[in-house]
Amino acid sequence: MEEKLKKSLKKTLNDLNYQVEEIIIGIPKLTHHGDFYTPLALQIGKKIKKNPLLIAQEIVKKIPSMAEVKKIIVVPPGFINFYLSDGFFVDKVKQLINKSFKLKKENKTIVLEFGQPNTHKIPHIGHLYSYIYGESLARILEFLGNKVIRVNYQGDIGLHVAKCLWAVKNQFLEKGKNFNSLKTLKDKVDFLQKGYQEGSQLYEENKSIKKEIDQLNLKIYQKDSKIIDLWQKTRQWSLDFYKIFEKKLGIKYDRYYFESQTAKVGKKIILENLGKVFEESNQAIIFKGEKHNLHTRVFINSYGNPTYEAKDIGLAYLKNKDYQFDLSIITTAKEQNEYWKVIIKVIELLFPHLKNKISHLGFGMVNLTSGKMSSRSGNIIDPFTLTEEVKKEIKKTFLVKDESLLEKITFAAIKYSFLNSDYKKNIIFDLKKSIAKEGNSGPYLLYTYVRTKSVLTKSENFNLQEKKLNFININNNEERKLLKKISFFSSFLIKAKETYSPNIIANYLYELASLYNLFYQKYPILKAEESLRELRLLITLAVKEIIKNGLNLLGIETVEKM
RNA sequence: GUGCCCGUAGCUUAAUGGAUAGAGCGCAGCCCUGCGGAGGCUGAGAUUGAGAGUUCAAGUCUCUCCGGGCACACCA
Repeated sequence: MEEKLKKSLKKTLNDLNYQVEEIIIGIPKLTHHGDFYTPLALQIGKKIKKNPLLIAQEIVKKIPSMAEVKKIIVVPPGFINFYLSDGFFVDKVKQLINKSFKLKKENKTIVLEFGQPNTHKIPHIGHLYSYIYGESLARILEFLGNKVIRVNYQGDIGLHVAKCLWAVKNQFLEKGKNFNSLKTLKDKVDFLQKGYQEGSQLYEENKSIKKEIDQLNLKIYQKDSKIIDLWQKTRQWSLDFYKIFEKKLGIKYDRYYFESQTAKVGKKIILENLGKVFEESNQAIIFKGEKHNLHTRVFINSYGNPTYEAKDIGLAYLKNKDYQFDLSIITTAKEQNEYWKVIIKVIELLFPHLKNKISHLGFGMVNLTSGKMSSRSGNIIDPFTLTEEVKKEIKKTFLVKDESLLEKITFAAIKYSFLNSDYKKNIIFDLKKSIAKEGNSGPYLLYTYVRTKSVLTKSENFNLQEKKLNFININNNEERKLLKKISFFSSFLIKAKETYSPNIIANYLYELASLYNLFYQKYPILKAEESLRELRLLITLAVKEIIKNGLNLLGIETVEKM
């Protein structure tokens, strides 16, 4: 039976122009995880197990046509393990290096919204996560040949602003104080945060103040001359401050939208569609979501002010008008997941041509060990405190003196820590524990990169183009695993893009670096005999390039020395 | 109550429906005459929250339950 299968499989593969040296059926004995002897493995179901043609087709589908299949092992109940020649992997690695690991272009215009810190408040590490996650997504999409429009959308108007400005006006300016004591931008932003906290508290506690704040809110919407100057001035403090921070994070936005701008546009659209998509209820204008298995939301409140909902409709309209995107991605913390289902539904009803072009990604919430972060109560860790703390730790552990190097390592550690797990998971953040500096961490990858670089610098005349590099007999586990891992770079990249998961890249890089460090520890590179030396340098070069490219996709800049 | 997300080692986590659930931190040991020890190796530590179902095969899919988070009308 098995002999028969073996013969007919061999014949079928030969008919398809695959020269297989050996086919073995029914040997379940494999070395560790099948990795060493099975550069590639296929799993097929029982139903097609005994049909050689189907097996052959599966194999052919999986193996690139140039590949040289050396041996196939068919293992019941349905595994096919096959060798490819080592030369295949070496060639693949060379091709990847020559193309700088670039893949086919997707050529879509994608508007990506992330960051979104509000003015008149201090951002917290939840915003930091948004910045880091969003920028990484942007880079991944770009690497695959898309045009990415980075968009920041900021709440510069609304109740939170009114709360802050009420406190600034009543508790500060009208008591005869002035802004002269606020020297730096950070002072100014901290001052606004304090005002926001005060205003929020009084809004809850004192009914007459609540009324005053609500009226102030209305005045800001109407651009009342009594408040507009103060609004503009304080708003600008926040915006200037964020620009500096964005620069530090390596983020360049293509476009800033503001709620003060989308409010008007949104309100107009809602009113135009009153009776069609929206209806009136208790003096408010709402969308009844229940008929779409969603929930009802208010778009214009009973004061006639557009809510966040209406503003997001206005924003969607503006984005489309400005960029005619193929896809618009909005990232927010996942507490807004249900909200966005409603908004996307409404957008599709209002603008049918945008159907399936809007998508929302909700990333995990960053909570503290002391509970949920809330800028209202002041229970927050802000990104600046975090950066300074991590910097201190890194300085202590690694004895780095150079300030710009220190900063790069710090951001590498922070960004990597945020990006190396599933974005949908909540993060319980502990200032002392959450940023890894050793092991599976940003600095580990930087270190590995520096190590590869150092080896290559010392290798002098290594030139990939001139060498033939035909290695038929690789006889150690580490080299083969590395070649295989490198060859699969693009499939990890594509998976990361399809699932919007930078952590797939982070994990891939870590595994690659681990393999390399083990290999490095075990075998000489520069002192190896000629042909081995060339192979090992090739691997080193590939690892270096992948780490550089991969870290860049995470928004992390590599360093030349550590 | 309804809907969505998450439960994997003490902690943080990985795993296109596939083979012995893979790491990091921490813990106990070991490796510098070597191309950078910010590294490497070894060990202890996991009935993948519980139970049923689908499948040749379930951490992964379906259902029920338990635990945590979030949202559900004028905040953003």
